[in-house]
Amino acid sequence: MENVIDVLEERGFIDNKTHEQELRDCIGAGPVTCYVGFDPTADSLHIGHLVPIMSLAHMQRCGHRPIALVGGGTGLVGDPSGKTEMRQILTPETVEKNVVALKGQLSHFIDFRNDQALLLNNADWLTRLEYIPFLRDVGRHFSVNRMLKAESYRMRLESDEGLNFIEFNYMLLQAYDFLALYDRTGCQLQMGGSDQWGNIVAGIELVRKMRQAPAFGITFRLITTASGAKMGKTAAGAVWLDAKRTSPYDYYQYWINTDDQDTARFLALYTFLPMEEIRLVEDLVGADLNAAKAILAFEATAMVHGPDEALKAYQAAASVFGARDIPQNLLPHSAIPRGGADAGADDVPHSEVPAAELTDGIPLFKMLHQVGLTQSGGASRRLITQGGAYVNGERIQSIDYLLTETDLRDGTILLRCGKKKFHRLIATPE
RNA sequence: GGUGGGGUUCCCGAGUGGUCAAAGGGAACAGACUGUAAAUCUGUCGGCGAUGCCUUCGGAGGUUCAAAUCCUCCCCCCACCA
Repeated sequence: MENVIDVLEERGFIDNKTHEQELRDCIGAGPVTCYVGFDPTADSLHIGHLVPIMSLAHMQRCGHRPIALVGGGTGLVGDPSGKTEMRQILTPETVEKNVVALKGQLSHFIDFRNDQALLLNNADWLTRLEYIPFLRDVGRHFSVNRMLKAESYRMRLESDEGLNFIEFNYMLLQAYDFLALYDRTGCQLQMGGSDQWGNIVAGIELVRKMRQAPAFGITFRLITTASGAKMGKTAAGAVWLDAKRTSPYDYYQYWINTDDQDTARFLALYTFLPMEEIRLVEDLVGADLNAAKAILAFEATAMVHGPDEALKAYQAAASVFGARDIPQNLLPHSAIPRGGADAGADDVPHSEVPAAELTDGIPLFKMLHQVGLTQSGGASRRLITQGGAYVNGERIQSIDYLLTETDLRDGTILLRCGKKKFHRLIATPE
């Protein structure tokens, strides 16, 4: 069995690790239990969570036992690491609701059946802690001098916002999590984002001090796009894994818009396609990368929303942007359809409009706003004036343009805003 | 608790009585160029069926013909002191 450290290293996950040789030996010697924590700050995970999720999945594929730890307890406190401002403190009700939602999403990536992987909530132990015993047993192992030097607190200590005590405590709670998981499951490895280094090291040291047992940590690189932006941020906000927040179509579109320079790197990080195939993508340049981006988008969408939804998103893209030829020999392990995409279902974003409204005519600028292609009527007007509005592929530059039944093509009207945003209106009879 | 500084439109950040829907930058959007890429250049960037009207500068009141700007009270943040 391949050493999972090599896999993660090769695919570009790893930023830093503790006790390198000892860790490698430990993992090479047999199944290891490891964990990653997820904050229940929302009722859905987003693209920024994919690196830790994928790493747990790789762990499982290599025969280890991953634990996804949902922070129902730590979420009540709020991690200040790397944050420039204090986080909104969540109510227990919200946290509880979010925990349930995250569990569902994680199981798309990790197989929790038969305890091959565990999904735990640190509220189970953290909310029962008693202050004095905690201070005496755990608190005494922490040096404030050292904590103050931690990079994770530095930003806040230097900022105008400052750091309050509840947040300063966060490190102890996360360290205690590691200890609790070691005691309950024998967990020896914690992984997390590079901003988690301080918290992870604190946990390792706590386990080593209190249990005289080996414990390790791995941090992941902060993934940014070639233009330097954090992964998964768009104008509309985060790209979510929940189909209700980000539709499979939009999810697919996010990935297909990947920067050329990011394509191979993202294939390695966000798909399970074999590295020897991905390495060939690194040699592609220019428009040849587009097929690789389609595969990236297809694979990424299939993982979150299932192959059927991925196929629909792929076909919808083909219907409005034109079909793409996917070469047979490009990333052959991908299940993307090759050689002439059939038309298939058109799953472009759409909405219905009563035929009667078209009889009277609807101002284009109103409709653009109504279907969400623009943020306001004013934005619609600007768009039209600037030549960014299209009806059935025809640029419309008249503010007063009325949509009527003469615009119907096979019972639908295809609206387009700028180069990439489409919306299909479907006329419904009375 | 005291003293001082601060809270401005998505973000950073100017503005300290009218010329302010509010400089500048970033982000974002559109056009040109393209490959649903990047870079570049140009334009836009509170709402409104719109040469005007409405709402916005932590919150609530007040002064004034006129307030982001002045006054009062309140909330929150920071620094130093206790």
